[in-house]
Amino acid sequence: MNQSGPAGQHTVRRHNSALVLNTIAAAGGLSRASVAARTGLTKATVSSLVDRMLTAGLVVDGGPEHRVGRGRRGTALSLSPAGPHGLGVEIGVDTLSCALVDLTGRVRVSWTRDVGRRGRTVEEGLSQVADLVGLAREEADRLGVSVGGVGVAVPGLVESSTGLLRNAPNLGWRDVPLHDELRARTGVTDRPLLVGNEANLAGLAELWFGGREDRRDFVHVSGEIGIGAGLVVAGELFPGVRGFGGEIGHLSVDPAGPPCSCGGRGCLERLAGRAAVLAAAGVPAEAEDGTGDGMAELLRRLGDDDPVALTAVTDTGRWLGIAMADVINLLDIPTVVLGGTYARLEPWLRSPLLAELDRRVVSSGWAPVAVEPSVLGSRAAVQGAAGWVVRGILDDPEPFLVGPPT
Amino acid sequence: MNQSGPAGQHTVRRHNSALVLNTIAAAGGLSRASVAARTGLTKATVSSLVDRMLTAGLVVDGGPEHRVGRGRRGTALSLSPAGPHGLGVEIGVDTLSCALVDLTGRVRVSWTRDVGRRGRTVEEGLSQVADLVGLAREEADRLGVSVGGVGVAVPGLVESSTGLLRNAPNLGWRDVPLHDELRARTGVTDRPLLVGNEANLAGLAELWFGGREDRRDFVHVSGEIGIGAGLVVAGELFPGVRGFGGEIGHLSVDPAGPPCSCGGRGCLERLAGRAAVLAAAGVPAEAEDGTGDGMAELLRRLGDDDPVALTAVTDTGRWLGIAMADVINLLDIPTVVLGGTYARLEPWLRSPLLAELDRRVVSSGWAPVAVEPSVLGSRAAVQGAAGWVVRGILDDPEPFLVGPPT
DNA sequence: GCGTACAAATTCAGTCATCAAACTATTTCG
DNA sequence: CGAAATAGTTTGATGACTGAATTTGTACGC
Repeated sequence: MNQSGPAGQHTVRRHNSALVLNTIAAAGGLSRASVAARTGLTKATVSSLVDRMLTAGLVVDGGPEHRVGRGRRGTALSLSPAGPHGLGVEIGVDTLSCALVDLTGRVRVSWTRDVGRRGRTVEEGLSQVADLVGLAREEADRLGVSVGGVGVAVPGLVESSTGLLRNAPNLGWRDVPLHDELRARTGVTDRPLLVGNEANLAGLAELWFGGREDRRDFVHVSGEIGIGAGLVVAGELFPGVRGFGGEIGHLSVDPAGPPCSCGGRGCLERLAGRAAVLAAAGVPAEAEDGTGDGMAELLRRLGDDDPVALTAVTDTGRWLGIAMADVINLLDIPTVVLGGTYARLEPWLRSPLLAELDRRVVSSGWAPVAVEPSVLGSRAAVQGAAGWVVRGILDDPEPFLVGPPT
Repeated sequence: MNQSGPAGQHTVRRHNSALVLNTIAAAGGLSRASVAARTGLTKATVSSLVDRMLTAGLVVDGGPEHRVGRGRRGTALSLSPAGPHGLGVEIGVDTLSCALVDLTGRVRVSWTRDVGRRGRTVEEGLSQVADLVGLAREEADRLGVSVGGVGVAVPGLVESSTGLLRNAPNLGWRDVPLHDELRARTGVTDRPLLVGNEANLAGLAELWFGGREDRRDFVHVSGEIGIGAGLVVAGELFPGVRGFGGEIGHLSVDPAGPPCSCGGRGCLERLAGRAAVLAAAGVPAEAEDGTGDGMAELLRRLGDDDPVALTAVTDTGRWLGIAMADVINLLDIPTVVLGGTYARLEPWLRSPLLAELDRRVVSSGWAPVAVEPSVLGSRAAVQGAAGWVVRGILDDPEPFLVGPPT
């Protein structure tokens, strides 16, 4: 109850608007009456709130509900696919991706642009992103939908309060004021522009679009070039104090292990990162420009039961297990979702990982841990970025409901 | 914004009552006008809210404010020392402690009872606790104050949703329904009865009573017989999904290290726990009944610059550093507070700990980490338990404000 | 085929907490 | 001693929810 400002009737409205909209989002095709029953609000109140959402175009009237039994049929309400869209952008190491997502979470358009080699300058990168956002907005115009905000995913540490990118080793960027720069360059000033860590957003994508409405607590591990994680607790991301949470890449799993570029020793990334796994499996190094696909080669060898590859991946599972056991002991999160590269390796990682977890997690005796592969592919982070914007609208629709008080 | 029930005027009242009360709590001796200015509410609203708190006895009118300059003087409002008290209980390994704390956080009465040897049965323990609560309530009657609730601290894993003690290795208790048992045995049925982990509550005590109003994010490490932690983020405890958060005792700091009773290897507790430190320092083992004071002996040797003791404590600092680096990388919490036993060792632990942190924390370059000793002594957990109740009252005073609407 | 039971949705008066502004009370300064 | 400044109270208006009554629409039974 600290520093949260005074409340008034408008606060109540905001809260209830979000409540109603989320209820409709969670179960599409509800009638006003069912919404009232589920939320605990009166039918009268729900009607009043829904009316404003209809006129604002957030919700559509889907005609009479299909229901058996007698009595008048309700009108099925659902989120409007023509409502404001979320625009997600992902700044990858050698690609830029982009997606337009509607309120229901469906990806309307998405595209990826190869921007070539690593090591491009900050200036180049920023203007490329701005161009892409411009194109996406034109596309939105063509589709006749508005852009409700922009979410940007970056492979680096982003200070949540300022939108400052502190450090992105794989991009070679440091201390870039991403939020402010992109606001200026894209001209998006009247809608939210959110900047976040790629791994965190991938975790959120898994929560929102991964079809796991039941699981609201998990660690999503995304192994791309680095290793990151999204900590999802009670259906929300745990971002850490300043937004640097979930940096599991440099958890120390073997204090006496090989030195890591971060200065520590035996970091998870050094032992179980993509490069380490490929090297241990004897797969030739990938080209610097990302052309060689070592992962495909590794999967092929695993399929052939190559003993060196199998050992390498088993070891990886063990290292991951040690790190995840720490996470679970510390945060008490019972489920591990393997995303990114690890999703494809899940069949081989699963068993050594679980063995390590069973051994090390204090609560495993009465609260078994689960390991699952992610269902989203490489687009998880973009989707998460776009979904972030959409989520923002659902969680506070009031700015869009400019309609008359009554 | 999920599952949070409908809001109405009463919600607004609740919120604003808490806001006003917390404002008064944060800076005692405020006038209604200053409260209005700080909260953003109108003077009229504040007056209305404060009136009810005065009649309920949560707040007292301290007479005219002492202020220079012209204009009428306000009346100084502060939390009432005669208002409802929080009753805290700590179930220790061989002691039971108890404290009555008023709304301002002052400990009115506190006492500790030696209940002898380890290994007493659950039945004995529960009835001892019930007795103690009974005595404390009599004492409260004698003081003429009411008990607003009971908080219980236990050295074990407590499931927050049910108040079930899953496992307390040092007590030898497993699966004890503490909340339900204590409700039945103490007859406290109309007020909250909260059960929580000792280390978590010690962390909260540090937050509320440690005089660190500025620091609202830290990890409080309490090394008693086991090692636990309280993760405080944004002024709130992060309890984990089911309440088992902060179990750092079995973080793996050396996967190839000595086997631990938990089944893992190289756990922090095994390497840096009280027993391990004393053994490494060459201090004779403490008696099973806790009579020998190995820690005093260790401090003596450290004072004499005993090289074996110094090495042992330096190593401990390193192990702690490895574990804390993991915590910081994962949760992005910039401050480590050393509590319990470690507080006394802080002068010797500090430097190796910081060195390890600087090396391993990804964000240490631009966001330096801090290490501080706890200011609370061994009573931290009891105070936290009692403070938990008090905090509950401040954060939702409405149940106490039964007064008329106007 | 028609009336009745039933459910959805709307309407309208009532309640309640906040706000804004006017008003009273108290203190200082010139 | 009066003007200015600050604290606190009173009063009427606003807005959002509730609850009950009303209207609208659908299905079942006779």
